[in-house]
Amino acid sequence: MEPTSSANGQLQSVTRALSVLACFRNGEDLGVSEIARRLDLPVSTTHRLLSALVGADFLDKVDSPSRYRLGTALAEYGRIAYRQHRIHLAEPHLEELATITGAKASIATRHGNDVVLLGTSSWREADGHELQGLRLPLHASALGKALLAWAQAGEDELARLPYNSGTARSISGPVELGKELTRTRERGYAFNDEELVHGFRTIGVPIGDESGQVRFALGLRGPVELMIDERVPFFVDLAKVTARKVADVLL
Amino acid sequence: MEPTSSANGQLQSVTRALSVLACFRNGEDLGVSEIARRLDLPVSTTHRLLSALVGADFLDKVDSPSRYRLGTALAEYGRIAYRQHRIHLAEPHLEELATITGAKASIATRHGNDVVLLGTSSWREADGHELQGLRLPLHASALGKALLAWAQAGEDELARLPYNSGTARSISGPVELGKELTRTRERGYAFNDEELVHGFRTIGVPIGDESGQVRFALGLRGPVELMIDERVPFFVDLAKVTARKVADVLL
DNA sequence: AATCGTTTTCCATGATGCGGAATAGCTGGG
DNA sequence: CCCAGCTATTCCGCATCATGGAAAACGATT
Repeated sequence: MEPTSSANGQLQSVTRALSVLACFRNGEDLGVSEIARRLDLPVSTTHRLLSALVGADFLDKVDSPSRYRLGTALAEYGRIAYRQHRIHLAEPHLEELATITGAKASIATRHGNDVVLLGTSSWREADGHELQGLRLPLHASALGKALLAWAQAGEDELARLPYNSGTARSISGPVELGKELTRTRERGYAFNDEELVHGFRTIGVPIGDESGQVRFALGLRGPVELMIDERVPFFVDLAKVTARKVADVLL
Repeated sequence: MEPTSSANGQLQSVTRALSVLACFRNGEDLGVSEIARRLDLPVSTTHRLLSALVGADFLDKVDSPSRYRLGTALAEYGRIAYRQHRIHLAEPHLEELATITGAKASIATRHGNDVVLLGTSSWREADGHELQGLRLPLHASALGKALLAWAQAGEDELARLPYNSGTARSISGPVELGKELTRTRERGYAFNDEELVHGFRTIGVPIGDESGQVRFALGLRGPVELMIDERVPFFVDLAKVTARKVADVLL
């Protein structure tokens, strides 16, 4: 695992501590040596980092065999961040959109080279894996394309993205992605046609704040039978309306 | 603000970074110098810490005037931690308890010298401030007393707690608290009689895991008129039943 | 414009984090 | 039961990395 917390190179120990946390994003419990291996750090160093994180309740230590897991401090901060970004105020709008269309609506932001789902309609549901992990690749999701398209991603940046995930239909290189982004900007929405999950299509539209900066995107996802070509323009319009409402409440 | 992330003294920079985060717990946006002032750190050091946190999306930077706020990474980790601790599975039980009794039910854990509310019944409600901050003092809350009583807190530890918050009815020193904790253990539940908020009483019971360790507590809170003496034993029984159910799902 | 408070960058210094190695703890297998 | 191998934890000398003063940009307020 590469140090997800890309960072500038400054504050080595802090950066490392945060990438230790990143190891736990999938919900596993991990031991010291396992983490050291993944981050390619000496065990003693890793151990020291873990201790610091445990001391601040960012990780819990569960003994025998000594494992670590995400701590309750993160649950606390999570709620605060969630409320501060007003995501809870946006979710009713997503719910409404989902009800009208029959598809799943969600808000996402970019995080390193991933799309992170921040809020979704009816996320309490138990439909198997609930968009497992809450992370998607940028190049193979409508949300990712929308974020890239309206954040004026430079060509050099596209070149540095990983293109190793997705399906056979996924975009597989920077040039292709560049063209797709142009097309996306032109027609005003991003589209994902079974590029990530077989049988599913997603529409993505930007969520712009007053300054024109696009830091969030709204996605509408459903099975192919629902997201048929004829309905797409209609769904896009609805999504854009919702995006505007969401933009007003989101910080 | 004292470095809430108590920590052992090792990993200065990490510890400091985490206490920077702690400054944002109340949901404010803050600037560099403000934080430096609160933590009593040089501005340049603080700035460096902030940059590292921003680089990992733990903080967002919002320009002009340069302010910082909790970032979306925390929202992400929060959800994961929340799910991992199975708090979402516990909340229906809280809801049920709340419905039966008419009081508010919540789960909490200890965090430094505070009680942190992790989950509550009907937390979507808009009743003013929604248990603002989600933090309570240990000595002046039933949840805190329960946590202290069943975590065999040593006398030296009680002596080190702050007793400066609460109402006139609050416990005001370690000796008094020690007696209260003994009483609490004996009768099997903690009680808070308007010691924190005028007009409100809370019952607190421990949530023990199989190993006997008590890391969580369950609270039942309501106005004095609801939590009259005659009902308390009944409410305690109900709370204990719920606590057992919760203990089974919580990790 | 001029001033004050703030944010950001720079750099020499030495405290602080680093990681190899040694110790202690588990676990599973023969 | 004991040994072997893996894992966790502690220790300590070295040099790297974080530190914080000072100065340079920046921006708001009068």
